[in-house]
Amino acid sequence: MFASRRVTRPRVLIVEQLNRLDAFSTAQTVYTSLCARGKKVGIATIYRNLQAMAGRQELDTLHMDGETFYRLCKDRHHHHHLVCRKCGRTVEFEIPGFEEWTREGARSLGFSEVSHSLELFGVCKRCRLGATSNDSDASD
Amino acid sequence: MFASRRVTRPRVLIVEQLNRLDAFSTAQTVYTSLCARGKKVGIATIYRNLQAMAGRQELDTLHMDGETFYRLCKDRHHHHHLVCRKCGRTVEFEIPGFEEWTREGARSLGFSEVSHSLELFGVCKRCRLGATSNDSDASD
DNA sequence: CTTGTTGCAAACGCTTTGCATATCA
DNA sequence: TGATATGCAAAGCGTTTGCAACAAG
Repeated sequence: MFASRRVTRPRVLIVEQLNRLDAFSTAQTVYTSLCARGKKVGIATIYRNLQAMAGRQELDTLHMDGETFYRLCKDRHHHHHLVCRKCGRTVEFEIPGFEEWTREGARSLGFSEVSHSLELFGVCKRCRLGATSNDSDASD
Repeated sequence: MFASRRVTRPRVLIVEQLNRLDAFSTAQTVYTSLCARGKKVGIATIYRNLQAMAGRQELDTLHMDGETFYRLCKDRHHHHHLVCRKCGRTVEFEIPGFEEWTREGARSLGFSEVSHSLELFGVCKRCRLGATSNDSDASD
């Protein structure tokens, strides 16, 4: 699925919307915000594309409450996220040596093929000071 | 919901089954394994009770692929899990000072009310050497 | 033209809920 | 007995899929 990467209208819109949102967003959010701008794209198409892009490492993903959040990748190398619980705004960070540290510790406990998931959640300054929801977006 | 904590047959069975499984398990797994032992308990009851127990910190929870996994708490204080991807067997561990470290780092980035989620996944020795799925269980 | 994509609607899998019935204390 | 918990089946929610129509190259 999605082997050829054609440039279609829906794809352009999805990427553009991800850019506007600039925060971890669900497929539904992308869909809704596109609708709000009068751009019609089938929700299935959005799910399919977000999934495919994530598979190609073009998007970062995050799981919360059984929902998948996507965001355009900023950083190429392995990193973690500090995500605002209110608006989804995100800061990326890395912990040098963390990967090796976990692998090592796990191995000493008899585990192999180790992977890890680390996410930090909090409330960003802007949200703490007033704003309640996602901002971004503006012109067309 | 569940304010009184009555000792009912379903509850006894659920806790007993969690003990037998001794690995992170989903509501469905608990249900299925109870069925396998000929113990009939409604799936809704299982969901309700696991949820309530987790709310009372009697169970640890873990989220993966949009499913919630539960396991009897072994350790009272804050800790993380190293979970076997194949059988769900788990090792608990803690990282001294990790909590403070994350809070501090996040604060320096303008975030407050920081929480974190860290899980390690791997394949345990037993699974690597042959066994493919959950074992446990035996007599009645 | 040909093949990859889309959009719709129906299907899915996990979880939750409404409500009449059964049960603990 | 009376409040609480259970079980069933239906609903909910996010996500996926089948398939005919469509559009990019």
